[in-house]
Amino acid sequence: MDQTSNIYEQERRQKLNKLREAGIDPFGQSEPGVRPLSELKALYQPEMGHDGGPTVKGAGRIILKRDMGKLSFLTLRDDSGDLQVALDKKRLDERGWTIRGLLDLGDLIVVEGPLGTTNKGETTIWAGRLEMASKALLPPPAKWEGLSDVELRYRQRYVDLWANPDVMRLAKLRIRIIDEIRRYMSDRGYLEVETPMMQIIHGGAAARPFVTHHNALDMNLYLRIAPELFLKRLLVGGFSKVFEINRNFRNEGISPRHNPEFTMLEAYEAFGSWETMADLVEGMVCRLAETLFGGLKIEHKNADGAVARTINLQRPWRRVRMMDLVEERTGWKFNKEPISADQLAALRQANPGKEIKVHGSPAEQLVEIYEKLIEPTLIDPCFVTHVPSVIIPLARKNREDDYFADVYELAINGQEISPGYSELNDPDVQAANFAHQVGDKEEQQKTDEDFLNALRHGMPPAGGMGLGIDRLIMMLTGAESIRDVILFPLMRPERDALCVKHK
RNA sequence: GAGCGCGUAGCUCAGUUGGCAGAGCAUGUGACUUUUAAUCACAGGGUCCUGGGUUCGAGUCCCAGCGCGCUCACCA
Repeated sequence: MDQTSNIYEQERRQKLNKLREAGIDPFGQSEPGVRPLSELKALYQPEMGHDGGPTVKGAGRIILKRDMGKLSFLTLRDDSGDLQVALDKKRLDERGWTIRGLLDLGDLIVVEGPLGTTNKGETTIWAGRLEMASKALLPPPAKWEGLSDVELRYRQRYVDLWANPDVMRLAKLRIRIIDEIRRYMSDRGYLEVETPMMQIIHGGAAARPFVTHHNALDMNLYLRIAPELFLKRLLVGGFSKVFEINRNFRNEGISPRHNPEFTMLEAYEAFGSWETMADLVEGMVCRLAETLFGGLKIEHKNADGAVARTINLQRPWRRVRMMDLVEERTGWKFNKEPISADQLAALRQANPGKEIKVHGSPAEQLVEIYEKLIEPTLIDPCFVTHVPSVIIPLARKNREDDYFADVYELAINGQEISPGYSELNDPDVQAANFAHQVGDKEEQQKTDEDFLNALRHGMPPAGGMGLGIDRLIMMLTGAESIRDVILFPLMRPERDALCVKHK
């Protein structure tokens, strides 16, 4: 494809050549002493007057340009914010004035000069020096409408990030959330560990894996679907509190709530239980809300700015048995028997458009009805407990009724955000569970003999939990799509995009 | 994987009954030393997603494909 086929790039390339003819490198040099624009803006005090502030050096992308003959105002943007720069022929050196004539929206520049203000009171750098940092050869999006095509925004996040300040804000918020989670876990004595993402046997969840291949060993490897079995090996090894925050990969459909690679926190605590982990996650999410979002009421706004949804994180969070919740919402009293035809017909009539599949066991029916009909309606946090144990081969059974597992499934914002378990540590029961799993062949966990071997050396009873970081961020920020909280969500390549290389 | 919707200038979008391809921003030229989406004048800019078909004539109608979004399915 001819990259210079459009006139916008041709014009910019002409300016590039003119810069070079004038002895100016359009792609700049390092500039010691550049400070964030928002920091510079905050330096200004009224007593500095028109141009009496300190001489400062700032750098950024030209977002707006207002030329008036011998005076130009630029709006410069970096990842801290925007700041106005004035290019005044009387103040700028000759080299700078040459550059001024060849500037385009989107260029990256460095300016140095006294901080001051304008007649209209806008804090401004009165540039005495102007340098090119990088010439933009492609034009930026429209200054007012910005980049709004979602496909372009995801494909060209490098433009989206500076064209739409909210995208940068959200990206940084994600970083702070994960940072705060690490601090919270660390404060509680958890150690962050790293376990294999390329695994010989994919385990720890029921999901289809991605397959890759190691050439030298001539063997297939799986991208992990969960770190669970390795974290438990660390419990066997003697670690008492461990966690990992990193990517899992699941070869499944893509939706506003699913990206093939997603970030998960998993944590294990020796001698803990599902209740230990419920307390842990409850405390964690509340701390995030209080430190980063100003309180326990999370409001999601729609496009007009009206409050579309309020999530109340006030403690204690509800804890309810799955069967009780199903009965409360549907009237079906679960007694380990299949749902009656009448009740099923009533449910289907009340929920048109949902495919309620009940060909499985009563336990699977209960889970199906919970996941299809109830989970999407759980906005405030709710720990759903007493999940049928046949569904959960890695969890310990409930002592009073071994039909159920000692687990929670935490739903917030209509999504499952975190499961937590009292982990199974009996190697023989674990081996039997691996053998009797539900799910199709691809989803089934192969028996990980080495994991069973680890259990035979003795794993302490433990609480374990997983937390979907992307969904948590969606809940906290009100993002409607998981792609809005992931910088580079998976996209199919555009036609020809893959054929360009190595021709 | 299925259904529905979308794809037009660099960006954001109009495009009527099938009859010369449009606007705003951006770009070029000119004017302008206090602008804030600066303003004013003039000009240039198109693979209408791709490929077929119907038609004297297709951005528009039909078929197939590609990409994106939403819903459903998949997803302990």
